[in-house]
Amino acid sequence: MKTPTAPSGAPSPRRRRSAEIARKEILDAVQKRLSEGGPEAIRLQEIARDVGIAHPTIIHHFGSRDGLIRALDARAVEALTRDVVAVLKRGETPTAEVELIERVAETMEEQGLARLIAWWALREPGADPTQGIDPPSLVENVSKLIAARVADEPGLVAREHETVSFAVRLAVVATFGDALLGDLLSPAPQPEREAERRRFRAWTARLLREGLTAPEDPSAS
Amino acid sequence: MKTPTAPSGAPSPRRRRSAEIARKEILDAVQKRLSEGGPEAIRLQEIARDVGIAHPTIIHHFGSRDGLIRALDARAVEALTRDVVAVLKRGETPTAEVELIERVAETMEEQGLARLIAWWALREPGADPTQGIDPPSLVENVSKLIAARVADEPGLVAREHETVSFAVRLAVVATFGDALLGDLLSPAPQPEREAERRRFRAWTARLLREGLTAPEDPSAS
DNA sequence: AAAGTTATATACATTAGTGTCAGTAAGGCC
DNA sequence: GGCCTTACTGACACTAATGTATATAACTTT
Repeated sequence: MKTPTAPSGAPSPRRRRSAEIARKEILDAVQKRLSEGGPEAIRLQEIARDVGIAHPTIIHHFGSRDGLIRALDARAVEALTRDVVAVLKRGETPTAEVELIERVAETMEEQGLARLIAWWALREPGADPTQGIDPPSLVENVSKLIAARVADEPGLVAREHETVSFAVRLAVVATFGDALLGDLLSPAPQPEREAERRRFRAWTARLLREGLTAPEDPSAS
Repeated sequence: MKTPTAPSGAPSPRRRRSAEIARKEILDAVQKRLSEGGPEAIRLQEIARDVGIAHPTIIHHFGSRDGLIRALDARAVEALTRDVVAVLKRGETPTAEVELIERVAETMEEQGLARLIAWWALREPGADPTQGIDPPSLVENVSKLIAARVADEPGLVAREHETVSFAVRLAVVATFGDALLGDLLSPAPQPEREAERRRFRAWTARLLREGLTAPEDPSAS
């Protein structure tokens, strides 16, 4: 068999990263593409071009496209968990809810996590949690953490257990939804969007706090 | 040139639908696949198999895969708009918010619209609104309708204009988010999910109403 | 400095999915 | 009944994306 490699032009200079850094750069590029384009924008060749490598290199590092996606999942799970847990541990101020919503929202938006989570939700339920990662459980766990934290809050009334659960659910769901749809719903012009979004979050947090402190009134006339 | 068609087995019997019905059946199949699997589950050949036709037939009716997706967008926009507008027109009961949230939520879930909207949000912003459809505008328009409706409500205080806007935003965003993530966040076992979800919506609606009727208190100590 | 390791490259194989083409048959209309 | 329109089909062309094989060059180790 003949030797297949027959370099024609200049043998483009190589940059050699450590495996760890290479993986990081690749995952960053994937996440960026996922944030900007849709899930269908994850093409090995395009990712490779973004990073400045050839696409087989990605396969070398992650085994397959699927492996790449699983690695992305794992990293996102770690990031979000670490973030929220950090807030929960040191959160002792009376405005903890505000801060928590703010922090989670930031993480979701800046890192494009909301889109990733939405992507999880869209993928069929039968997706294989191959390495015990199981992304959806992250959302579940985080919400449990928040619930536990909120339940311990001294000033709260919230006699019904379910009320706390609902509040957490609303917080998570609203934060998530706003990260995805906020820009569509906002009547404000572009430059003010960010400030408006912050006000919206504060308003939501206050509403939640009132809902938790005020006594229940099931038959609102 | 030789004649290309050389039928081998039995020339499978054809069922001939009207163009309208064919389009409907195809779109139904697409929507079902989109509800069950993710966005990547839209394969012409699979859709065709679901309907029981050959995949070129889909292209015949919609021009291209892209045309198919645009048609799906258009139909969903119509459905949701019609639904919400209907509620808004006859909504005169004091529990209109509850009903509205309930109705929109139902539409989103049953029809798999939440997933479709999520898909819109994930697609890159530069998606061509080729036939003047522009899906995101639906969300915007509906929220404006709701805002107008809510603003006219007699019992409301809501001095600040932005408060109404925020309430609508929260309603839409929460409904949307819950349709996607609700199952993950719910601590209840499977059979009670639906009832719990209804309670959650009612709770949310009541919270919103309180937020709109109660006077603002920007410096909550 | 030589040898080993592995990150990376080029070229190719494979598959899958969209769209085209030319022909077939089902129903409406005269 | 014959004609015309068009919904529908099978076979194929084309493209794009993943994955494989093999070679090379950049670090590490001894």
